[in-house]
Amino acid sequence: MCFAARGDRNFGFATIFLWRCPMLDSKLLRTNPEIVRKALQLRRATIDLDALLALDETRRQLTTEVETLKAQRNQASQQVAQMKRSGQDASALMAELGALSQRIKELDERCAAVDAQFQEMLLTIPNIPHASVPEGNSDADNTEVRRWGIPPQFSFTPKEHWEIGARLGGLDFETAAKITGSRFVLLRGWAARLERALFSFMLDVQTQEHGYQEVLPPVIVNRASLLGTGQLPKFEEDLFHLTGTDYYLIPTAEVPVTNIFRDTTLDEADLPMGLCAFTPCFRSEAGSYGKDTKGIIRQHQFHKVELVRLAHPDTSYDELELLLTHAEAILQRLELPYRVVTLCSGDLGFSAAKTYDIEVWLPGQATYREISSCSNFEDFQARRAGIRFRPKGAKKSALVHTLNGSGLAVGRTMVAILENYQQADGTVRVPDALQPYLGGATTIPF
RNA sequence: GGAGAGGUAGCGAAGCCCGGUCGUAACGCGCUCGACUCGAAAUCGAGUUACGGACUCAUACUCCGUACGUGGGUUCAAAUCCCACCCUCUCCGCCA
Repeated sequence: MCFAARGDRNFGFATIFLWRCPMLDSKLLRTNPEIVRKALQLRRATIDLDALLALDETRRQLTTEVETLKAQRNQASQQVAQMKRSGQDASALMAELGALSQRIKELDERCAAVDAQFQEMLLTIPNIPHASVPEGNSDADNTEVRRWGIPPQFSFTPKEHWEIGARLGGLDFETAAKITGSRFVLLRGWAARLERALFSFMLDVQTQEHGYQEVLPPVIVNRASLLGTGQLPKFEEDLFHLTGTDYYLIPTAEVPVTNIFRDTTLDEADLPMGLCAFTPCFRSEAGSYGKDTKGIIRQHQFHKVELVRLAHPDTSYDELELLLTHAEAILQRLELPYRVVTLCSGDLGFSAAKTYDIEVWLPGQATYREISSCSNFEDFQARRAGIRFRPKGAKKSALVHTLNGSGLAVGRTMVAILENYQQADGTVRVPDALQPYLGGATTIPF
């Protein structure tokens, strides 16, 4: 078993620790609480670790106590069986065991209550950031990795995508508001077709050139799936929940696709594995009032082509770099300028150990905006979801590492095309790579 | 929606009627190691669940506990008996 490959990268605090104990579980919490405390501090998260540790202490005490009694009962029950078989009278022993069973029952209930409380709290502890993750408070502290492409120059003041969309008649927010409400859009004509062209193009590149297997999963998932990938229990308010059911609309295809492998033991030869899925995504955007209220940057429903990779723990950071290039390839083909940033510790998502965001250049806003997020979750999701593989020659199975990234967010890609390819006369040029998907059209509208 | 069958280890499957020697889960397949072989196949032998706890430098050994779809109940004792729910399959009905 070799985790040394990770150590080669960076002998930081977390790496050395992870090399020894590559898991965030109750054992890690108990044996190295300082590691967890440090990780929480890096993430600027406030969790009462001492309360959790105390709970664990109580839990283990009760467990030991009740298990001792159970061992007694099991032994005595065997005796009863033996006595009965040999025709002896076991009624005295049985009466005695009645009292023991009653005590076990009471103690068991207390133990289960404490354990449930402990598990519940443990599920709210985020993953430990990788050693290469820069420390920081917010997205302002994210570090730029590289830039690709040159932002286009315009002989006029470039417009924002919603202005372009309004003039060309493809983005109809008023009607969507009537049908549903705010933060929804009705795509008409060229916009609907452009959306379709974009996700077809993305799926073709990912499946035909990068070796991903295409899947089309349910977009409604149950609670267990959301616990597995880490959206629950902490982020209930970000999700659309179907009243009276155990069902939720997916916020990302990461949830159904990763959960394909929930409670599964894979062959080592299957790793690494890549799946991609085109799905709608649904986000309640609670708490985002006032942000991106114009246009289609931030919607309750949007389309995304998602890439999911399952990797061997030894190579998952190589897989992350690979995944990143798969997402970048789409922007390069569409000739859209972008930059890659590493999320700092304070901006990192709950389940991720390390995340690269790809930000595309938007001339209308004169800024880079997120269009893809590529993360290595290490074994965090795998532990929650029970995704394992059997290493060659090893007795025990091990947890896989899971990764995922957008390849790409379709709506935001349309935004980027409208803004980067806009022309003085108000029309928009079609990127060369997309023309075959639009019947050869070179200009929007078509 | 109606009727029936089923859910047991990586997979298939026995056990359930009649509770205890069946979770060290029959049997088969797969996988791992070994023997045989120039090598392979075939054959033979051994091994092969997960989680939690105790002990530990140890994710090594050993011991203990828990888990036979899920949750309850009966019992000294539940894969086995009772209740509720979930899921899968077959047939019927309805429907895109």
